[in-house]
Amino acid sequence: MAKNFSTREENYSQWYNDIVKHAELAENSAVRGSMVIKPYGYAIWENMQKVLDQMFKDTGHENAYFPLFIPKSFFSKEADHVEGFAKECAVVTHYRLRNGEDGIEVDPDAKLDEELIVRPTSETIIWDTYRKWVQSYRDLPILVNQWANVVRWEMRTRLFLRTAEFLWQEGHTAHATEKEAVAEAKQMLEVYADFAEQWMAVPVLKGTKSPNERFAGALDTYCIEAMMQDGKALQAGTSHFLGQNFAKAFDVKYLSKENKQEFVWATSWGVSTRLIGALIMAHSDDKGLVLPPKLAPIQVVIVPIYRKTEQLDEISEKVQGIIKALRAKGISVKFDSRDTHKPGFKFAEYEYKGVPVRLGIGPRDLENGTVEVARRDTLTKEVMDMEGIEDKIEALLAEIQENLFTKAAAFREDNSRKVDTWDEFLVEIEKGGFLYAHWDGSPETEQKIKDLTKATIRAIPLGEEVEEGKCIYTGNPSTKRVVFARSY
RNA sequence: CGGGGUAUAGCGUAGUCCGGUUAGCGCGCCUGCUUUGGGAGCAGGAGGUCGGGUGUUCGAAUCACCCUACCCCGACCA
Repeated sequence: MAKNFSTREENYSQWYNDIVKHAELAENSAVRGSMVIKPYGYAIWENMQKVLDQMFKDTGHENAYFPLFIPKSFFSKEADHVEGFAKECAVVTHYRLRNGEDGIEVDPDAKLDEELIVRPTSETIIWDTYRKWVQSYRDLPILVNQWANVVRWEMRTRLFLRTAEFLWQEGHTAHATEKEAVAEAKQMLEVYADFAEQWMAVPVLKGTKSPNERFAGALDTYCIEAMMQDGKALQAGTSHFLGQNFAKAFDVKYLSKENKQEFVWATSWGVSTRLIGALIMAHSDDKGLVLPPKLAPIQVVIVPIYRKTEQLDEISEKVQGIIKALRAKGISVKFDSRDTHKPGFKFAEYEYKGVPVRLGIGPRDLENGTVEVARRDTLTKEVMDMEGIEDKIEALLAEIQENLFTKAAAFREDNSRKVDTWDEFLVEIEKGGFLYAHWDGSPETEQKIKDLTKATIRAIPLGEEVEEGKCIYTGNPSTKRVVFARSY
């Protein structure tokens, strides 16, 4: 057991907090509910950004930037949207301070004519802009993404999972037809699912949201849901088909080939720094963070073991070849030659920071031409020949990536089950995990189930076969199982 | 925003109920020597407006009131 670490068994949320703290991912700031993302944590986000940004560009999107501030009046234009976000908006009312009797104070003479909302999401400002961009069918589609920070004044916050301010990307697209917009929303869901599974090594369930869980202003919300190690669901990404709601609210019309005025069809989609929370809770163990090699800021760390400085010099020289060979393969390597810490300390440190592979090189290895290779996911060690080590490391990183996904998938499998009666549901929901059950499709039933069990419909799975059944709660007829779980 | 809890050195804490020496300990930090294949040992040393404010008292980390932050549980949400 590492120092000052809680175990998942003892206290799951404390374990999560300990990992965030010890791995130096983030910490609480002086501002309530807002976190400082530390360099190591931010490096993970940068890796995520790099990959996602390329995926967006490969699917034809461009980046742009829209204002942080949104005029209050914009929000009231789409009824569902304003209702969904009104309760958690930060509002800018003044633009100047002055020196008062008790120090600095807001200058009452500097009141804004129209108050500004700090964006909780950017649909309104973007659709107000798109009106000017769209005249003809020739201007469509518009495929834009922005990387930004947003603010949602949350009551209860948790590092990465829910903070008042967070970083994300939001894609906003405009299309000539409904079909095209729906296809876009589905396409981006696939992009997110690929990213989660191929890069984060987190298996996700693809589905749509029930009306209760749908994005404010959307006709349909597609989602990917991941299962955390405590059996709770985490929404990892959403993609919305917005219909013509925003086009109508902001009067965005185009002239069709048939010379008719038509409203534009819209989508929006986003993932946030919450993904880092998902990463932590999907793979980490009681010794600390475990990172998938494809997103780890440091993929391989080399720890020298020596007594005299001459030995360190010798090791340093020997190691240069390995570093070069690994970097040539695009593998990120850190050689930790700090003389201020002992090897054992370093071993523990890189363990709780989740570095996938650690190489130990000491006098014994110099003599034998070997290197000790330790993998983070299984905590196993093996002595290998130094010759051609880069190929073995490359294969090992791929194997670790694969193993993390396989383990997470097996966990999800073990914690997913079909439930057919209400009594059974009440028992099973306490055990956590995903429950596949019939639902009569009514929001009232879902709400009732939520009130009674704290479980919500996480997703109506895509491509699930039609199956006759009875609603778990009301007994009304149903044709499809949906996924219930408690969630973050 | 409701209910409960916590706040003492960078971190973790004792002391608080029952007010009274110089606020104690562990980790970490600094210096030196010995060490270095899983969180080193010994010796010496630095570091505190006891979360903030107001009050009670001869005297407050300790009692009262107010404020702030954080944690847990609810409601709300990516």
